[in-house]
Amino acid sequence: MPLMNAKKTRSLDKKTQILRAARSVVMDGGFRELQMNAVAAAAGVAVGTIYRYFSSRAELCAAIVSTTSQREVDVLSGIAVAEGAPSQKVRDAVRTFAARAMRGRRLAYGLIFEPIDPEVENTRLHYRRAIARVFETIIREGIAAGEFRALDVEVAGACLVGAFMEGLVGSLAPDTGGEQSREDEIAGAIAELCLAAVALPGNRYLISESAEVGGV
Amino acid sequence: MPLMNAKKTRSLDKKTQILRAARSVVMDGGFRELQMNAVAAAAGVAVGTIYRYFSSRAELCAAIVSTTSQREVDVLSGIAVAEGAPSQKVRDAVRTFAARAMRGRRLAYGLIFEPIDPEVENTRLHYRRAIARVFETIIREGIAAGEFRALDVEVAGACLVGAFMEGLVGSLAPDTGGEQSREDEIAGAIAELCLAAVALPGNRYLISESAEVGGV
Amino acid sequence: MPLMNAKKTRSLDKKTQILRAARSVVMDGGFRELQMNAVAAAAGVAVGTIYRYFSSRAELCAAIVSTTSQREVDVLSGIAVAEGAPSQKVRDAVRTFAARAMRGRRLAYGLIFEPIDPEVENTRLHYRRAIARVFETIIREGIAAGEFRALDVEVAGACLVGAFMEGLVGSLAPDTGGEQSREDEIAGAIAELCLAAVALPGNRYLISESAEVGGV
Amino acid sequence: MPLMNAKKTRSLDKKTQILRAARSVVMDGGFRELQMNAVAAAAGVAVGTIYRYFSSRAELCAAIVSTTSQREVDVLSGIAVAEGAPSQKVRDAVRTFAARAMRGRRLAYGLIFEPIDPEVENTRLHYRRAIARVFETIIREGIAAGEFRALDVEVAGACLVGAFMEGLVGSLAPDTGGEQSREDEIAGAIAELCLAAVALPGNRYLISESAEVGGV
DNA sequence: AATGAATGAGAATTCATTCAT
DNA sequence: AATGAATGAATTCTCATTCAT
Repeated sequence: MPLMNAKKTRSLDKKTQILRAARSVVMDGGFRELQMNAVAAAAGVAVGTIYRYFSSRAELCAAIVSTTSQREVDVLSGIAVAEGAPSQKVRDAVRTFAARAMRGRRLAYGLIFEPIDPEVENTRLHYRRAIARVFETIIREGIAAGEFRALDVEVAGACLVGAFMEGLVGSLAPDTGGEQSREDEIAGAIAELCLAAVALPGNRYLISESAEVGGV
Repeated sequence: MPLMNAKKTRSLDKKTQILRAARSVVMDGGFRELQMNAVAAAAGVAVGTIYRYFSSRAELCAAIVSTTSQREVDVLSGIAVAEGAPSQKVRDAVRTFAARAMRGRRLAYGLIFEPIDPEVENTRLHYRRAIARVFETIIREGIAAGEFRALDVEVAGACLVGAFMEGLVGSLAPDTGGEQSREDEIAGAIAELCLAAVALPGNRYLISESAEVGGV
Repeated sequence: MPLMNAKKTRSLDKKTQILRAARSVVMDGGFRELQMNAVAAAAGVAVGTIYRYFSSRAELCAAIVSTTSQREVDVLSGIAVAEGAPSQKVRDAVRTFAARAMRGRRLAYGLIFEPIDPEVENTRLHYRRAIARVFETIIREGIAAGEFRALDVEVAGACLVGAFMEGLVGSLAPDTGGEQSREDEIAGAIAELCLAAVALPGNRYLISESAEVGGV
Repeated sequence: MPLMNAKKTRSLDKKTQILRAARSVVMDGGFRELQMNAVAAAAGVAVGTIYRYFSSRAELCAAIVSTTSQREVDVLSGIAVAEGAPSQKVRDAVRTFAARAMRGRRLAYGLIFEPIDPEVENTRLHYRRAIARVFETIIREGIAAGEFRALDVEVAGACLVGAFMEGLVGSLAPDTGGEQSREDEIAGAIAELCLAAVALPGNRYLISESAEVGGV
C-alpha cells in the first residue's frame, strides 16, 4: 500500500511536472507553441512519457485549460461567497484576477480567448462560462442588495469578463516591463469601470466624482 | 481601355471571390481552418490561383483581417465623428457593431481576439487598436462634454471593446438561431452597460432607473 | 507571298527575341532561373507565346544550348581550319573562347558543365563534344606536324576543354569586375598552359624558358 | 556509458545510412534528383527521419558535398605532403583521383561542377577550391624544385583540376562499363598531360619522347 | 514505466503547361 | 497569333503519435 501510494504520488508528481512544463510553454508562446517535443524538453521527460499521462495533445491542452482555469474560478468564487458588499466584491474580483493574470498574461488570455483545438473548445468554453458565472453571482447579489441596476445578468457577466480581460491583457499594456505601480493603476481603473458598468448611479461604493476628478 | 477595365474588373472579381471564400472558411472554423486547399475548394479555383492574388497564406490572412476590420472601423468612425451626444454615440456604436457582428460572429471575434500567425499579428493588432481608438475618441469627447467621468481613456476604450465583443460574440448566445428580437435585446443591454461604464452618474442619457426596473 | 514572308520574318524575329531573352536570363542566374514567366517578362511577350515557338521548357533550354554553343563551335572551327601552326591555333582558340566567355561567364559555364534537364542532356553533351572535337582536330594536326606529342587525342581534347573552362569561368576570378588587363593575363596564362599540355618539349612556339622566367 | 555509445553508434549509423542513400541517389541522377522522398525510399526510412539528422534538404546536400569532398581532399593532401618529386605527385594525385572518381563518376563531377542550390554553393566552392589548392601546393613545390615552369599558380591549379575532371568524368568515356585497363590507360594519359602542362620542357620525369612515340 | 527514434499524413508553396478569349 | 489567368502535380518541411527496446 505505501508502495502503491508512493507510485501514485510519483505518478501524480510526474503528471504535475508535465502539466507545469506545458503551462510554461504556453505562457511563453501561446498554445501554438505547445508542441509535444517542446513540452517533453521543458519537463525533462521523453515525449512518450507525456502520452502515458495524457492521451493526446488535445487532452493536454484541455488539462491546462482545466486546471489553470479552475484555480482562477476557485479564487474568484472565494471572493464571491465571502462576506461584504457586492460592489466591493466586483472590485476585489477584478483586482485579484488582474494581479494573477499579469503574471502569465499570455496564458490567461489564451484560456479565455484563444481558440485552440476543436476538441478543447468545450473545455475552454466551460471555464470561460464558469468565470462569467462567478460574476453573475455577484451581480445577482448586487441587484438584490440594491447596489446594482436591474441588468440582464448573463449579459453583464460576460461583458465584465470581456472588459477586464481586454483591459488587462489585450492590446493595452502589452508589456509594461513589470512596472508594478502602473499595473496596479490600470487594474484599479478597470475595476472602477467594471463597477460603474453595473452599479446604480447612486451607489455609495462608487468613487465619488469629486474624489475622482481630484485623483486622476 | 475598356478591355483593360474588363480585365481589371475580372481580376478584382476573382480576388474578391477568393477573399470571400476565405472569409467564409474563417467564419466556419476560425483562422485555423484557413488552409489553402480549403479556400481553393470553397472559391472553386485551383490552389495555384490563390497565389496569383495573394503571395502567401499570411498575406491572405492579413487581407481578411484588413478588409473586414477596415469596414468596421469605417462604420464606427462614421458614428464617432457625426453630430450628437457622446453618450448616444457609444450606444450607436455598440449597437451598430452588434448588428454587423451577429452575422459572422466567428469572424468578428477572430479579428479582434484570435491569434493567427506571427506574421499577421501586426495587422490584427493594428485594427484592434483602431477600433479601440474610435471608442477612445468618443470617450474623450464625452469627458470634455461633461457626460463621462474622467477616465483613463485608453483603458476605457479597451474595456468597452472587450465588453461588447465578449457580450456579443463570446460565450454568450453562441447561436440564437438568428432570432432577431433576442439579439436586439442583448445588443441593447450591452450598449447600456457600456454607456454606464463610462458615464457620469447623473448623465441624463442613461436610461432612467425607474424605467429600467420596470423593464426587466 | 511578301505577306507570308513578312509573317515568317516576324515569327523568326519573335523566336529570336524569346531566345535572346532566355539567354540573358540564364546569363544572370543559370538555368535554374530559366522560368517561363521570367523569360516571358524579359522577352516582353506572354507565356503562351513562348509555347508557340518552343514546345516545352526543355526545348527552349535545348535551343539555348544549341544556338549558343553552335556559335562558339563555329568560331573555334574557323580557327581550326585556318592557315597557321597548330600551336598557334591552340593559343588562339583558347584566347578567343576566353574573350567570348568572359562576357556571359555563367552561360558559357552552364553550356559546358551545368546539368540542366535530362531531356536537354543530349544536346548539351553534343555541343560539349563538338567543342572538344575542334580541339581534337587541332591536336591531330599538331601531332602530324610534329609540334605536339603523340597523345590520345580524345583525352587531350577533353582535358583542354576542361582546363580552360575551369581556368576561365570556374572558381578562378569569379568576377574581376571586368578589369580587362587581368582577364587578358589569365587568358594568356591558360593558353600557354594548354599549349604546354600537348606540345612536344622542343616546340619552338612555346614561350622560351628564359623569357618566361623573366616575365613572371 | 556503453548504452550511450550504443545509442550514439546507432544514430551515426542511421545518419550514415541516410547519407549513403542520398549519395547513391546523387550518383544516379545528380543533385536534381535529390528529393527527400527519393532519399527516404532509398534509405528505407520515412521522410521525417531524414529531418532528424539533417535540418533541411540544403543541409543534406551540403553534407554530401562536405563529407565526400573532404575525403578526396584528404587523400590528395596526403599525396601532396608525402616525400617525392613534385612531378610524380602530380601523376599520383591525378591517378588516385581518377581511380576514386571512376566509381561515382556523376557524384565526383557534381561535387566540382554542378551548381546545386544557392545555399549549398559556398560549401561546394569551398571544397572545389580546396582540391585546387592541393594542386597549387604541389605546383609551388615543383616550381621551387626547378621541375615546373614559373606559372601563375592559381591559374594552373584550376586548370589542372578542370583538365582531369573533364578528362575523367566529363564527356569522355561516359561509361566504359568498368573495363579496368581502359580506365587505367585514360587515367595515365590524363596524368601525363597534366604533368606536361606544368613541367619544364627538360623535366626528366616526363615520359621520354622516343618511348612515347613508340607507345601510341 | 520510460524512452526517443521513427513514422507519415498533411500543409504551404512553386512553376511548367494549357486553353478560353 | 497572342494573351495571361488558371491549373494541379510535385516538392519541402512539420509535428502528433506510435512502438520497440
